[in-house]
Amino acid sequence: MPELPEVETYISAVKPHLIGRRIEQIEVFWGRTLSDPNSLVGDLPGRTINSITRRGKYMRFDLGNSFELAVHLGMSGRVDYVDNIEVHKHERARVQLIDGGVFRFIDPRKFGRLHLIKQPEAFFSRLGPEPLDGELTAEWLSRCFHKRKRAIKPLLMDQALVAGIGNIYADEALHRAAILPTRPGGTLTMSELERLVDAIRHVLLKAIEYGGSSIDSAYLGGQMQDEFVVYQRTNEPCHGCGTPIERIVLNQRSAHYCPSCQR
DNA sequence: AACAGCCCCTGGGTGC
DNA sequence: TGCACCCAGGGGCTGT
Repeated sequence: MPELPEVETYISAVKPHLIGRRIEQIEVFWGRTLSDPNSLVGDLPGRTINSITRRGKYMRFDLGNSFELAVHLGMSGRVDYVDNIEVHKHERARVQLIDGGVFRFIDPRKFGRLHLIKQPEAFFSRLGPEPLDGELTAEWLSRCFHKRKRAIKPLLMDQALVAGIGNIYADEALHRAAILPTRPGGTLTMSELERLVDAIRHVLLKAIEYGGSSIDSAYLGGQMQDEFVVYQRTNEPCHGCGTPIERIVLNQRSAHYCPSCQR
């Protein structure tokens, strides 16, 4: 379940191997991995990877002349760089580099996508502000949530309102901000929104520091899962007050919270 | 416009 | 050991 911190961690891991490298070709082993199958694959050979950055949950590979490869890991995706030529069981695509080495996209559940794009500004414009750039403010959230009846948690996970937050860090941030996940967005006070912005930054930065979380598999090596305060801690005592953590289903997704600390 | 619900996928876990 | 079933969730889509 890669969210912002996991994407950041993957970027740190592959960056040293890929910056300045030239692409020989791309191979796709599962067709729907490419968001647009007709697209631009032929434009890749010979391109240089100039930079790798993150926007929301996307990895952005700048290939020059505003041509980009955008990678979304979906829920089970990961990327790595290897020397060998063996194809992994769940490998959906790979980028072969000139002078050797392979950038692999591995994704058992096939929710991840590779996007080849020529107008990155348009592609990324639908995303909300970056939580770690100071772009995300309580004033922005206040405008977004004004008069909205939808629960705060699905609003936080709406990538058009804030970019990069998924199920895990929404739960963690709401607990830290002492706000129930079910609270209608429009009912949050300004001071609650300020708490929420601080909490989002805190949990994301901490997760990056810990190298992300690897709930479903050991691939990431991150330790953040040991630091979760509510996520997947159903019936375990709240660290704040000892009350058992509750789990409910909110918009088809599990939500974990402390019924005593969060209001 | 806002929002709920469905769907895509498959590995891992559980119960029998 | 095998089998049927359920669950996890990001985001695009549909229906209300």
